[in-house]
Order: sequence, then C-alpha cells, then structure tokens
Amino acid sequence: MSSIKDVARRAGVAVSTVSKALNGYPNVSRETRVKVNEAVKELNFTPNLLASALSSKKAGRVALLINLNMDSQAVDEIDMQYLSGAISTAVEKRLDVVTIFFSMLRGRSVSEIADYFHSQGIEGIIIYGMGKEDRVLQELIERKEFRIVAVDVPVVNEVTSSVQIDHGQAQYEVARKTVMENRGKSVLYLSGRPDGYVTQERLAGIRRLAMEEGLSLLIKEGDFSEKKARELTFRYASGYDVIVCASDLMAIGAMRALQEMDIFRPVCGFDGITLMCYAGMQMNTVRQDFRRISELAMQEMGRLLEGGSGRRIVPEYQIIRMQYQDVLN
Amino acid sequence: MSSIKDVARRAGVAVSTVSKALNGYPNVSRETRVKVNEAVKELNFTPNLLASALSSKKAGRVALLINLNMDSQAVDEIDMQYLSGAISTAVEKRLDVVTIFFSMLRGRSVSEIADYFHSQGIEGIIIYGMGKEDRVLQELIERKEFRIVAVDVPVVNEVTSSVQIDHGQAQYEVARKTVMENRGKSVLYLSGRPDGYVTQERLAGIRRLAMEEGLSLLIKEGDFSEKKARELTFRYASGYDVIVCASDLMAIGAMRALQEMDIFRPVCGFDGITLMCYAGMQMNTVRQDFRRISELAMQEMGRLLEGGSGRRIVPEYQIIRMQYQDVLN
DNA sequence: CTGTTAGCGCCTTCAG
DNA sequence: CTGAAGGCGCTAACAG
Repeated sequence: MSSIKDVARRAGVAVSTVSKALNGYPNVSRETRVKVNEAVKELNFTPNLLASALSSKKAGRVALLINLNMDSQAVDEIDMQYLSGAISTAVEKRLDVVTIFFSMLRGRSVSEIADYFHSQGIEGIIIYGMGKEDRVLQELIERKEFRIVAVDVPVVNEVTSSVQIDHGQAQYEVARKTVMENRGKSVLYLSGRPDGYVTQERLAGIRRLAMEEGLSLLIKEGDFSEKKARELTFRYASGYDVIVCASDLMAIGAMRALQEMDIFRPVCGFDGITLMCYAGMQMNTVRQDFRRISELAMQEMGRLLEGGSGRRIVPEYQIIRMQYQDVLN
Repeated sequence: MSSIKDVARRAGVAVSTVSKALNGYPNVSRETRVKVNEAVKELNFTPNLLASALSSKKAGRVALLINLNMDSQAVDEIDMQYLSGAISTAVEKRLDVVTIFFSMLRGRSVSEIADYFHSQGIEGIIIYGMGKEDRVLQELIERKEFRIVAVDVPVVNEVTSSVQIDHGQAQYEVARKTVMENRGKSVLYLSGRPDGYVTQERLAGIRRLAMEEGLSLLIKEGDFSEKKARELTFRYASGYDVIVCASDLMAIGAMRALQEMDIFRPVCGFDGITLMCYAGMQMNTVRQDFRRISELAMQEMGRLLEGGSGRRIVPEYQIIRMQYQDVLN
C-alpha cells in the first residue's frame, strides 16, 4: 500500500497539497491537481481511512442499530431490506457502516454505549425499531452527541431526524378497503406492542375509520406476535365481521386460527412481507418498501453528517393493494 | 472522551506504561497495573480504536462478505443467521465487523478490492456462499494478503480456513431417510447451481445413496431456484417415486408443482429454514444451524488474526429429522 | 497557490 | 519495571 507521501513524491509536490487536491479543496491549481491524480492512478493509491479519520476527527462511520427479534424468526426479511438499503447507499456516500444488534447493548449504561461508539469513531446512528419505553436510546438521542436518524419513530432535534411512513393513514386506508369490500360493520383490531411508536399511530388510524364509518371496534393487544394473534382470534373473532392486524405476522396467526375454527372472516395485514405468499394467504396489506425507507434514512444521515440540521422527514408512503400472488409468477 | 494521556496523568505514570498495562504486556508491576485500572474506571476510558489500529497496524477488522440474492427473497433467514452469529462472536472477541454485499464488489478488479479492504483497515474476510467460478474471490484468497475464512467452500492455505458441514453425508442421510420411509426405488434429484461448491458434494452424496441402494436416479439442475424446481417437477416427477432437492426453496417449488399436478410424491429439502413451516410443507430436511456455523467461522477468524495458521475445519454436522411443525408451538 | 509544521491517540522500540 | 521519543498516514492551520 502506497501512502500519501509516495504520491507527493511522485507528483513532485508536498503531502498537504496532495491532501487538498484529493479532498477537493478549492485552492489547488489545475495543473497540480492533474499531476496528483496521475500519481494516484499510477501508484494505485487508496487513502487510509483510519488515518484520515483520526486526523480529521471525522470518521464518517455510522452504526446501524437493529432489533433482531429472535422470537419470531419470520421477519428477517424486513431487517435484511433495512440493512441492504442502508449499506448500499452508504457505499455511494462513502460512509463506513457497522451493524449493531440491540442485544449487544443490553445492560450497558448510556455513557458506556456512548463511549463505545465514540471509541469506534462512530458519529451517526440509524435506529430501526426503537421502542417507546427505551430510556437508554431515548437519552442517547437527547445527549445530541451523535447524528441520529430514527426509523419509524417521530423523535427529532437539532441533530436527529426521523424517517417514516404515515402509519395512521396507511392503517386507515388498508383497513377501510378491507371493511368496505366486505361490508363489515364491526372490527376486531389486533394492535402491536404498546411501547412501539407505530402502534399508537396505527391505532389512531383504525379509530378514525371506526368513527367515520360508525363501526363497532374491539381493540386487543397482539404484541406483534403471531401466537398472541392466534389466541385472540380464537377468543374474539366470531363476534366481529372483519379482523384488522397491525402486522403481517399477526395476520398470519389470525388466519391460522380462523382455519382451525373453520369460519371465514376477512383479515388484513400491514407490512406486505413476502412470507405471506408462501403462507398462501390472501389479504390486503400496505406494501412497505423497507429498502427504500432505509435508503432514505441513510441519505438523511449523509445530510446530517455534513452539518445539516435535524428535522423530520415523512416520505410519501404508497399503498399497493396486494392480492394473493403466487410467488412464482 | 478521555484519552490515554488523561489516564496516565491520573494514575501518575507514563502513557507508554498505560498502554502496556492495558494491552496485557508482562513487564508491568502488579501495583501500577492496579493504579492504571483504577484510573481507567474513574475516567471511564475507552481506547480509541482508530488510533490504536493506525499505530499498531492491527485493526482487527473483519469484513463479512455475503451474497444477497434479491431474486429469491425467501432466504433472508439464512443470511440473518450468518450475520447475527458472526457479529455476536465478533463482539466477544473484540473484533470490528463490516458487512459487505457481493454486489458492492461487482465490476471491480482484485487489486481494487484489495486496496479497498486495506484502506478500510480490514485484515480478515469471511466469505459466505462463494461460487466455484468466482475468479476474483479465488484470486483474493490466493494473494494471501488477508486472513480468510470461507464458509461452505473447501479452499484453504496458510492464511485461510474453511468452515462447513459435511454436505455429502448430510445429503446422503436425509435422502436415505426419505427414500426408506417411502420404499422408493427411483429418485428425481434437483441439484443446486453448478458453480456452487456445495452442489458437487451433495451430488456425490445422492449418487452414493443411489449406488448403495440400487436406485434409479435422474439429476436435473434446479439452480437453487424455486421456479426452476417447479418446472422440473412438472416435467419429470411423474416418472419417479421420490423427489430430493438440494435446497428448501426448491423443495417448496416442487411441492407446489405436485399440488397443482394433484399427485403425491415424497419430497425432501435440505437447509431446514423456518419458511417451510409457514408454507405448510412437511418433509425431511437437514437442520443446519447457520448461526452456529457463522460463530465458528468468526472463532476461526480470531485464531487466524492472532497469527494462527490456516487449516480446514469441519465441524460436526447434525441432522435433525424435521417434521412439519406448526410454528405456534 | 504551495510547502512547513504540528498534531490526532495510541503503540513500540530503546534507554534508564 | 518504567519513561521518553518517534512514528503510523493523514489533515489543518499557518507561513511563504
């Protein structure tokens, strides 16, 4: 590996000049810039990130904080989409990325975590699936020591932004479609974990629908759990016309229960994960593009890292009526 | 963030002494070691990885090279298991990890890739799902510039190891079980992509079985593709007693086809992914513990990074007869 | 516009 | 066993 020194010698200039030329500083003449670039090509020079980060105090490293829930292994798809979206746009933006699972942080205090990040040269954090009760992350955000982008959580300040779809509206529309199609008058709603931010928004959406359409509505906490959804469906489904679930996994659980009970009720899910196709389920769902959401998050991170100020972003969400489709087509 | 200097001052010793104490050098007295540790605690000192890496020329960073195939989104589970296993043991071993997708390397030459890794301070690479034809990775390994652990690929040299299950034996056993249970006399085998290393080993396994049991055997390239498996099943299944697939995804494809054809043939899969349960399929599969495999890979990487020499590791594989289980249990 | 000079935070000989 | 000094590769004032 050749260093900046070699380039300088080869180009017949000083190291600092090379540095400036490479980092796009304005005060470098056309000629020298060309000379430097030639030397770089010839030597196949690639700047040492570690050194550059140490020296400039700008590592440009961002941590992807994701919450792997090992309980329901079926949602890997979402996490992979998140990862893949974030990483690919990080490459474009020449940002370094480390993946960190929530479980690695468990039991550590906020300052321990902060120190850990600092010591790793991490300046930005993208948080996926943060809970409402998560005091530690909450505080990490409040400290404002890191640029943060929170996905699906409406927390913002000078240095943190949020990226999310409009969950309330999405829940409203997908539920509305299902109810209308089936002329339902009563709805059993299986909600997410009560400490999730999205849970509240989606609840608001279904409540608005119930209000507007004069539906009778029973809300039960399904905790995003397939199992729990199944149990709740067994208990309450017979008394309601339509079942609306705050996640696909719960919808699958509800479907399973209905099959066993041998009664029919229209069910609607939410995320639109591929699994649904494999499970052979047919229902309406919002079609979330998790990859895109994550790309946006990283995009926003890039802005923040370059000194942009935090703010809230709400990208347009899109609802695609999803029918049962054989995955093979 | 306090630096090593602060610690030195607080402990009343020189920076170099702190460094030695912290890095477990032998020539430091018991007392000073204690003093240093106290100072570290009090100041909540966390060494700066970037600086330490730059200075020592040992970054301890390892890249996870994974091959996300966006075509069949159903195998995210495996990749997530890989990631999660590798990352969690990397944390234990205090190794820094970056996740890199194959797609990010496409079109780049070997030396470009090598430079990229070097510039990132990457010393080790764990390769998941490398193909046989992959000249670039092949050469990267041959260069011996990086410590490498190849998962499921039997490539080794002084600085690269391999971690894998015994695919031949596994294929043999799972197929054997299925054939015996159904008293089959002929087998349709849907193999994986021809350039995959594991494909050959599994083929050898099924061939051995056919030989030993005197089965008639038809082998077709299924390319690990659900769609292709489906087509092949349509074409050939009726003439054979049992269908053996080199991957779960293909097994699902085969099952789908059989359902549509409305004929019954026992099918056996391979990996044992969770999806099978959701798809409502019942069949024998090897139960691979991808997480564990990845943990072993990282373990081995740790060894290599500490100067251990490369060699081949074949952990014991375990076969668990997997029945159809409702995921809710 | 270009070169000189300090560091960034840590590790590592080499004297003491 | 401990401390002083040099340097890893690069950036960032500051002079020229």
